[in-house]
Amino acid sequence: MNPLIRKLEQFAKLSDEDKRLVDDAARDVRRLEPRQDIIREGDRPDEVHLLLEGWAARYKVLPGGERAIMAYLIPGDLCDIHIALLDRMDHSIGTLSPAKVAYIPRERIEALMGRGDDLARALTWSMLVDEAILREWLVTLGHRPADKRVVHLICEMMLRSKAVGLTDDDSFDLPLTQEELADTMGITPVHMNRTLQLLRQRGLITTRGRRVIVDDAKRLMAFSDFNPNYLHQEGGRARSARA
Amino acid sequence: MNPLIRKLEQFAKLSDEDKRLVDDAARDVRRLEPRQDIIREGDRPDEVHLLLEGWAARYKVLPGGERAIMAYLIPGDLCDIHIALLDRMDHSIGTLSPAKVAYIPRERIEALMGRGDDLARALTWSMLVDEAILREWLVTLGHRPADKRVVHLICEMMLRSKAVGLTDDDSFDLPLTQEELADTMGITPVHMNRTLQLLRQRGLITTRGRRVIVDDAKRLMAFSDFNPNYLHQEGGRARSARA
DNA sequence: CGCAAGATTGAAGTACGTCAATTCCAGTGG
DNA sequence: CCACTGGAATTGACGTACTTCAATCTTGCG
Repeated sequence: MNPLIRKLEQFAKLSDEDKRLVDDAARDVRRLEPRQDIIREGDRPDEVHLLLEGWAARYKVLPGGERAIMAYLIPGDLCDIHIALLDRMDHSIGTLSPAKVAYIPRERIEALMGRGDDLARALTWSMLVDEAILREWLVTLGHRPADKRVVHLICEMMLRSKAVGLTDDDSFDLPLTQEELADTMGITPVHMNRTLQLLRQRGLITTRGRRVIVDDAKRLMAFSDFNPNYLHQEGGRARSARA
Repeated sequence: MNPLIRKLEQFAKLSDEDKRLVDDAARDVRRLEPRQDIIREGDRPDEVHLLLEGWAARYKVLPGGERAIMAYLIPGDLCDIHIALLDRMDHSIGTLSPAKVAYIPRERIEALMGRGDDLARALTWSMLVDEAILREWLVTLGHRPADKRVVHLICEMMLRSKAVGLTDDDSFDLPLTQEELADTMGITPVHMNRTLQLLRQRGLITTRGRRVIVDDAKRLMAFSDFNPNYLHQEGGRARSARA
């Protein structure tokens, strides 16, 4: 099933018509290699990108050459609805793993958003959640030490993955290198490495290849002060009103 | 003039009708003291708040008791359009200086946003800019040293203040204590103090009370790698299409 | 004038950075 | 089946930006 639909249904019940509209919009699907840009800073494309499979990242490259990763995108995430309104991209988005991306014509998205119905509200809701995630990352970078940063991220990606059906009972994919994690957390790869080692020693995280095994989610959340409220997975006013 | 209208006109030309709608929505104006909460984490209010005068900040209080400031709000900024859709606030907003705030009924904002016209697009544009600012702050916290963090913030607040007519030729108000700055930049007040002293010594910044004097903006921008593109002050597609 | 908030200072500690090597490992070709 | 390769992970020694704590000084303001 289209992971965007699955994600939006957390927020509001969608009609069959709504689902058909989303599916129709996402017909033009392309496969991308790992480390390929989906869209670049300065671009002004005529389509919006929806990630269907694989992971991607928002990033900026700083004058010194280092890369700052500002968000992870997983299946169901719209990469750049922004561009339907803004002049040009102020950052780039690139794949981290092999990926499948739907190219949706800009007018198509504008039409969906302009309908003023549950579907439009659900799309706006997903934009607001993205913003809330940014705020939480800001808290993390400003106020949490390296070990809690990593664990906090693991908690978040676990819940987000679960919401689109990408978790196993006790594990999920985290297809990131230590360097990518470091670029996200604002620390060096070397320190990232030592941090991970410590976390493994303390028995907080276990990995099998690029998969993270989570046998005590509560412990991880407690350790990193993780409060899931910012993900707004309970749904918003639309859902509550209906309930 | 209503600073929100002034801000939105950067993005799109508004009709007299549009302006009247905004002015009408912002009739219920209240005065607030400094350090007073406008809205608190967990709240689910029935109005949206528009800052008309003074400064405010988005913040979260962490379990350890420290405060993380995630955004500054100045006249023309909508505090929480989010709440029109989301279930409850995942953070708080409080004034930093004496302030004037318009309380706008939620339905009013929903009606404005649901019209699908230039005004609605302008409001969405302002939300997207807020998000872009968050991304840039994330870059700052993750990848810039303390001195550049402060200067980068000064550059941003200077441009944002200018956009709503709050700058003098060479100065603007920055009504923040060193502690508030520290809570924003993710450093301790002590280190904030030492950082400011160094910047003053190097002649990069000059202050008169809570006012920052800027006589060489170019130098500040160069020093902090400030690239104004993320503020999207050139306007978006609407404006470009019109030109 | 006097108070409280804010700004400033000093000394000592720590989390994280830097540089440069070395080891591990999945994938490839022979 | 193994040797080869390049990216990723890991290690060690050493440097530094920022923290911590606790005191003192300034300043706006009633």
